[in-house]
Parts: sequence; C-alpha cells; structure tokens
Amino acid sequence: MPELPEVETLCRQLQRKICGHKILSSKVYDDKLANMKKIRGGKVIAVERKGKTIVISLDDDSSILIHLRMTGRLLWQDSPARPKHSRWRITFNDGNVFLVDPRRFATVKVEKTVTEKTVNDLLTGFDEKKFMETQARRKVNVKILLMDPKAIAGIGNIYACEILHKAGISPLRRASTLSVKEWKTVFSYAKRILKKGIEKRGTSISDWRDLYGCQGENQHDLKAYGQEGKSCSICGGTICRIKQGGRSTFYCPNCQK
DNA sequence: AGAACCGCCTGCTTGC
DNA sequence: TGCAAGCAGGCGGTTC
Repeated sequence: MPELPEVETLCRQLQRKICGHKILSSKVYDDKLANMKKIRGGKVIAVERKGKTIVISLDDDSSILIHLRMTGRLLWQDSPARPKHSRWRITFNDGNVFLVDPRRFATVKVEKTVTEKTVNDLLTGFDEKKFMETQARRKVNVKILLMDPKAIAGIGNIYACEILHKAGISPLRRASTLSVKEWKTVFSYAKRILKKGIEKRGTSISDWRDLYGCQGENQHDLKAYGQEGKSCSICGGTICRIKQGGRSTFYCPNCQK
C-alpha cells in the first residue's frame, strides 16, 4: 500500500512527466469520483506531496488532491485504452495518467491552491516541539500514534512496524511512557527508514507499482513487517504478529521493550 | 476530550 | 475443483 516513500516516488515521477503540461481532458469511470468531471484544461505548475496526499497544482489557482489510500495507483500510459480497475483518467498531449484502484478507496478532489505547509510531514516540515507538547503524552499505543495522520503524516502500517523495530521499542507501549531520548530515537530512525524507502522507490507489498508500472525494491529490506516466524535481524528472537486497532503489527518481543 | 470502534470496498487466500 | 468465509487496512466519521 502506498505510504510516504511510495507517494514521494510518484510525485517525483509526475513532476518530471506532467509539469508544464496542459490537461486536455478528464474521464471518470467511477461515479464515486463524479466531482472530477468538471476539470478543465489547466496547466500543471507543480506536483508535491503533503503527507500521503499528492497535490497537483494548476495555473488557475486550483489544486488536484489525490489520496491513494489502500490500493490506489497512478499509471502512465501513452495509450488512452482503459486499464483494468481504472477509475479516472486525465489526458495530456503526450499520454494519460490513470487512477487504478481495485478497492475504490482512493479519493480525489479539487481545491483552491493553498501554499502554507500545515502538514506534520516528517521529511518536509515536522514540528517536533509541537509533537512533544500535544501528542507525546497521549495514552494510545505508540504504534497507533505513529499511524495517526493528525500526529505525523505519512507513516502507515509497514513503516510504523519497521521504525519501532529498529528503535527497539515495543508497539504496545503507551506513547506517554516514552522518554524524550526514546522519542529522539524514533524520529531519527523514522527519517532514516523513510528516506531509504524513497531511495528504493517504495515497498512493493501486494500491488504497489510506480508511475510506469515498475516495482520498488524496499520489500527486500523489511525486518519486521510480514516477517512473522522469522528470526529477528537484531537479536535473533522470533518476530511475532499481533492485532492492534484491527491491524496487524509485527514485532520482536525479545528486543522491542 | 480523548480513546476505541465502524464503514467504506474487492481481490486474494484459506478451509472444507 | 468450487464455493464461502475470512482477511487486508488508511482514515474520516461515529460512538463510548
């Protein structure tokens, strides 16, 4: 599923591919996205990421906001032929961008362009002081907090598991029990792991692909997520799987305290 | 107010 | 082999 590194990968590819190009048409295949029929030929002036949202800014002072949720993908095709599970298409002079999304969770909307960065994005504008004041004392499990987009934008299940594993912190700890030093460790590893995910062009668990249909490489480097029953790369213990908030958490009970 | 839970969806895996 | 049930989960909304 697309998380911060996957969305960043798409944004970089889109920036190169469609920036400066005019939208020629918009075709909606899924009635849930009917509001996108109204798109008219603006020119793309920037493609940026805010958390996990893809922001395509147009020269008419509006922005297209795309959130891929679980199974959404963006696919470039020279041909306008509709791929399986595609829900929406925008056409440029040299090709098309399709929103492909089997489970139809992805959302798209058009809004007036906003310039200020109000998103708590770890890599582009994280307010650590504010986080420590408003989030760090919460009683929810630390893993739930890492996945809360109002607390930190961009971290999903896979990277939350990886970050806590590397930091040696149990996902079951309540956020309020972490020391300042432990938070520093979490932030440090979080940035490092997310940057590595971007370098590897994302984690191709299930059906993630980049704009050109290529897999990422990060799935080969996962140390916790999906590693149930395997030995821990840090201590040799056994990675186990539990449920938190209805989702799978993978961690090593031996070295994550 | 904050924590926990629900609903949206459908392809894939599992079990009989 | 075929079918049904179970599972996957980001995040906004609702309930406790």
